[in-house]
Amino acid sequence: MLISLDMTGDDPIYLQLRNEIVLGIASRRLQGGEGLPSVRQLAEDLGINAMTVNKAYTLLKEQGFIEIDRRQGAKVRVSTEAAPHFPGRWQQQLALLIAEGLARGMEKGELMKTCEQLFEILNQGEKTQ
Amino acid sequence: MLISLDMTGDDPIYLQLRNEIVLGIASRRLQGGEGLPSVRQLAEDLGINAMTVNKAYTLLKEQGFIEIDRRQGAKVRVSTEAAPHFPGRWQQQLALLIAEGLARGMEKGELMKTCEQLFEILNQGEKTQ
DNA sequence: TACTTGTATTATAGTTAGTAATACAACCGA
DNA sequence: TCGGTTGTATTACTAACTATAATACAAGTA
Repeated sequence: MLISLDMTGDDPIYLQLRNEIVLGIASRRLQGGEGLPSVRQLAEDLGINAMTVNKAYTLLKEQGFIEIDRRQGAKVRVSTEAAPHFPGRWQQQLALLIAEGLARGMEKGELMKTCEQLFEILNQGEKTQ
Repeated sequence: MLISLDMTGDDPIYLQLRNEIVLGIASRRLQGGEGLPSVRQLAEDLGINAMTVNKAYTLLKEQGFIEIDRRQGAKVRVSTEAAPHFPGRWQQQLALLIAEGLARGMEKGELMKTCEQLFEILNQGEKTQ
């Protein structure tokens, strides 16, 4: 999977990498059970430090998106066995985004349409830029 | 409007305050055109520094949620005159949250239902915790 | 045995975030 | 004009974060 990082942006590298992988899983460009590059390999490919990659992997592991086996390396967790109970944080963040839309005078239909479109784009495995 | 801050949490105070006000506007506990407390007044009420409040207000102003007049202080912007063009950042954040749901195996109906519920709760002006 | 895996440790440099104290210009009402 | 209000610019300081680097280690594989 192609991963692009913005080294000049505000978001830290490890977070960008984490997000890219989450987007990859959601769009099925990364299949469940699929192996991820080793931290050293990916670090070299991206031109960043291995510990930065490790930080992203650790985060993804803690959040239940991947599993890490010392033998086989990191691999994508199959979604069916993923943690069913979402962290309240997720819902809270979603509520805040919706509130921002509402506070700007967004209509319900408009918002739901946007959500649905974003879902479809991801679900069909297209690029999200 | 009652504002509760978590001084021990990870989120900075100014951001919590900013978010609380956005939620207040979305749920109409803060009406369009309604005046907000002065930075000093609110700072004293919350037991924080005035510049921290100012930082939240400045952020809200930059994002188009409030207007600030030196004479009258800060007041909620009426949503009809709010910036119609959303920042791409918003959509990007929403896409990431949806991706997290998808990556955890969330169904489309489940996600849409969650969005709709959050919208309704806000739109009816109830507390969001 | 040689090489791979993730990970822990330590160090370091740079940057940013967060809060605070203070002072100032603009404005308002009495 | 006089006090008191408003937002805000400036400055300062501490703490935390970010990224990198150099090692080192335990565990597993071929």
